[in-house]
Amino acid sequence: MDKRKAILEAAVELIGAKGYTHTSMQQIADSVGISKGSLYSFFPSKEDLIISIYEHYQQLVFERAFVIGLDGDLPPYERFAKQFQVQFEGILEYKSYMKMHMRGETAQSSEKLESMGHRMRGRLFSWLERNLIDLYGENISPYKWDLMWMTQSIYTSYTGLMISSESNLSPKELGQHIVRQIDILANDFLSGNSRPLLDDDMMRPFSVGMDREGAFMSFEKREEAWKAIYERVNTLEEEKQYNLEVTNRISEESRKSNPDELVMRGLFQLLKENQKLKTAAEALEEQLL
Amino acid sequence: MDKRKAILEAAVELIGAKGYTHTSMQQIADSVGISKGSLYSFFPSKEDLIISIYEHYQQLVFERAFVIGLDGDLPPYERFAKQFQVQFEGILEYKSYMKMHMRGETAQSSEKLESMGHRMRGRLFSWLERNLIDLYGENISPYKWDLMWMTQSIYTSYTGLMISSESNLSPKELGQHIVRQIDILANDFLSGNSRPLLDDDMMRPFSVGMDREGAFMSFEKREEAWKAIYERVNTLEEEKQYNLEVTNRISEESRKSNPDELVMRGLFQLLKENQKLKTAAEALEEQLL
DNA sequence: GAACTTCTTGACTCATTAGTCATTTTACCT
DNA sequence: AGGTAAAATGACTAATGAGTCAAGAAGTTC
Repeated sequence: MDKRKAILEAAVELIGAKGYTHTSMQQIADSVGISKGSLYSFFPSKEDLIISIYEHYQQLVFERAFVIGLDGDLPPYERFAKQFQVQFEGILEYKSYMKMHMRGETAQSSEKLESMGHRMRGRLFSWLERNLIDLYGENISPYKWDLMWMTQSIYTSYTGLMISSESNLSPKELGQHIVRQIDILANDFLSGNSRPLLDDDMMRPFSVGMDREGAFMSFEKREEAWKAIYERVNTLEEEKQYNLEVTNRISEESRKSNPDELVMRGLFQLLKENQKLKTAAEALEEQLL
Repeated sequence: MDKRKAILEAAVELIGAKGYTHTSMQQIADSVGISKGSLYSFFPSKEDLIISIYEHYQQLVFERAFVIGLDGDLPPYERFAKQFQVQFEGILEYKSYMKMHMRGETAQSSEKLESMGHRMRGRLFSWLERNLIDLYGENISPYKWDLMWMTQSIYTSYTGLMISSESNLSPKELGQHIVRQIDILANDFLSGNSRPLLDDDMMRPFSVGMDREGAFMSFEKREEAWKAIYERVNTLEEEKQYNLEVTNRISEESRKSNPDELVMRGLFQLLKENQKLKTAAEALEEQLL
């Protein structure tokens, strides 16, 4: 019984529905079925609770897309669409969290949350940038901010649509739709018909480079580990396909809201049979388990 | 000495900067330089205050674009762009209000505010729809929701960019940019390359007014009457400012859920004093009462 | 300038809620 | 069963802030 997780889930549910200020610690405690004092033994303050919520859910939603991004087998266009798809699947799975996130109302300007938000936006943009360059090469550069900005706004608003209504928008179709629209806009820019409006200087607040480390260290280590294993797998001569499948299966399992630990261990065992993958596999296993 | 207006402005400033829940009535009173008791003689509650803010600023920002929309002299494409431009100009002028609006955090689910928000969204969409049909004719219909949705999201996110940064985005360029992007996407739909994702059924929550019997028709007549009065007022040589203020006050009152009929009649009487406004004022009065 | 009206004030009430801590309950060990 | 450590409880404190109202200030009229 992971009470901490139960609290996070109850809190997300309530805050997503009623907002941060209109959800009291008492209500959260009641909803989990524990006392307020007990709640405070897990989280020293309400602000800490909301920060923990973000820390808990952020990668759950975003890590998925990143992993797909590392899969070198898919052609760029399909990979990009697949990443959106996986993102939308995550959003559907964690609807309440996304609702809470999109409300955006939190404790009055917490340093920590603000820098976290900044980092997330930066991550989103650098992910988009990487995909744009994969798709169109370096000459998309002068138009990248306009494209990224429009993409981000379309993506965000479809996210809102998904979580608010009972619309049966399919993540797959939606992913393809968005990439298709980006493609049209990008080609128009590349053909020289449209002038860009945004530039590096204007978008400085959104380009987050190597600023402070901190809360996301572990997330980044995990990214590194994923990158390493995919790189190793791709250099294999024999059994490449097989090991890629195993790795993808691990990725899939790890994306579930409740990954089966035994399944994971077993899959890692399969990877570790191959001497060339052993180290990388162990490193990733340590990060995930 | 319009104290009411001063309160609205101070409140918008504070709420835009710190959010609704983190702005106390005391702070608002202090900022205007009056006492809390005095504040409560203008607005019976905090919720009433925020509702009045919306009532006051809504048309100040949006009315402009509607008036341009009724101008038949400009070709559709330019007219559409011009409408965006005017909208963005309004946004720049009322930055604090837009900040407040985009925060979106208000009293916990006020009936009144919710229906107001719904009406505004509906208005935005029907305005977009009219422009799309003017531009592309009826055969844009199957794709209208996708186009409107993307347009709205791009529009909103550029609005956010405008009010948050010191970016010197020019309203004119921005208007042209947005219409240009819509055009590209629309042409792609029309050429049959992309499939639409959204349909009437899905978007029912956003289509307002059209289904309720003649509501839309009378709405248009009313728009005509508004357009006429504003045009007349703007051609005045003397007392233009005064009559503009009266007209704005009528507009404000008419948007309340329970407009005070006597106040309205009195205001119209003021307008009718001016011979040049008499006919237009009477026409509008008939529409509203 | 007195009598009267209207406007303005800020100290007060009352409800809410974050956070604390002495006390009780449960879990575990021998 | 008895003893001890750990966990859970909820009554309590303190702060905040919406909304009230009696008393005082300012304005108006004759």
